[in-house]
Amino acid sequence: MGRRPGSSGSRLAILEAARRQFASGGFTATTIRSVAAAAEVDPGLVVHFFRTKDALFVAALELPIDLPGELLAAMRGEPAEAAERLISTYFAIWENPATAAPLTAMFRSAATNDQAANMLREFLLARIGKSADLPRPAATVSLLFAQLLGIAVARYIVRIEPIASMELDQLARELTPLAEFVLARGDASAS
Amino acid sequence: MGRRPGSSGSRLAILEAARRQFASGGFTATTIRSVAAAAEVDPGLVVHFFRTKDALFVAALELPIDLPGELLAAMRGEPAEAAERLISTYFAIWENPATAAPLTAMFRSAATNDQAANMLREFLLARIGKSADLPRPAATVSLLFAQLLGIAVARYIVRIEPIASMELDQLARELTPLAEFVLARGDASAS
DNA sequence: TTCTCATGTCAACAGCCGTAGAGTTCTGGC
DNA sequence: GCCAGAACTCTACGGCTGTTGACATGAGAA
Repeated sequence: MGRRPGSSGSRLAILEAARRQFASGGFTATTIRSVAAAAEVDPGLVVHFFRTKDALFVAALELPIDLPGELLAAMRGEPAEAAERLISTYFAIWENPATAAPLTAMFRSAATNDQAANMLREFLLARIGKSADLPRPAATVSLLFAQLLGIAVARYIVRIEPIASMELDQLARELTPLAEFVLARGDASAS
Repeated sequence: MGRRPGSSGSRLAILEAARRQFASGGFTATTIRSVAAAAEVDPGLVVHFFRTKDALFVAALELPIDLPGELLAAMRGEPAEAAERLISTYFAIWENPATAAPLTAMFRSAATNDQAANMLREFLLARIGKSADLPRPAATVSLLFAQLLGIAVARYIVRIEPIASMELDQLARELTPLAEFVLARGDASAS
């Protein structure tokens, strides 16, 4: 029993294991015990560091990136450019496991856990809600976000074919004109 | 103990309670005991009727409608008409609680439970996979499905604003041209 | 009427779960 | 060197889970 010699990095190991498991199984399917096992650590230590499972969840969701911020930034400018920038930014985030994991974690949990759904809602609301500095009409933004969300869910979460196995290039080629269409339409109706 | 007089309809009550709970909480959050309680029935009776929780889940997901079939049918014909038909068909299904419940059940569970995700995948594959009689190119179909999925998730599952509270008319008005665009684009690249 | 079977109840099982708390060992500051 | 506290392990609690099996009762066919 007792402490092991050297700096262990157990806290970090726990966090990473938790992130992975919340991402792949959602909130309820992830167990303090299973996280501890994956981190090769005693379950009590998880409690020691994070007090409760909810707190562990919140800690695991500390996103390494600001997704809505990046997307909003990418949305600026002339429709054709903005569309291409938006799509490539979006997929860059989802194709990188490090940035994608917390996103799938958040989404999977939001789909089943009310607390997580509220977090996601408030999170997005805080970003999109202050409509003063939105680069596009609110309807355009939310429509685009929903489109992108659908693609991500289909490709990365539920893995529906053929979207799941489609080459990234091809998918981007299909989506960019679509995004451009929505952007241009929003601009037209706003003016 | 023992049987109550009269025809009880317990089996149906259990099924309805299960459908409701799988829809609102997903697979893991739904309990045989909680279903039994909602149906005002002994937990053992649930097992008696459905053997296992998995079987109950499958039974609860017997969809009252053929969603992919209806969508594919709506997709036929000239782009402008097809788009409008597609959007209105889709929302008619989602706005009706009776038809929406199994869908959210399936989706919520597919987001967290691998078995459910496989079911959903095979289900869609069986419908879309036989590409012989697809009304549109496969890429178009799957792209449209993903778009629609994203809208439904945003509006009915995670309830992201402003899509969640938007008037149905307005949302349809935003989406129809978009769907038309995708349809027309698919036709153009196919010819 | 009698017999069978579907319907229904109850108690118990083994196994998880989140969390608490006491106890042990090591580290870092003095 | 000492000592407070951080890191860590272990055991245990109450409560929940899916599933089992023995049992009771009423409906419907023979």
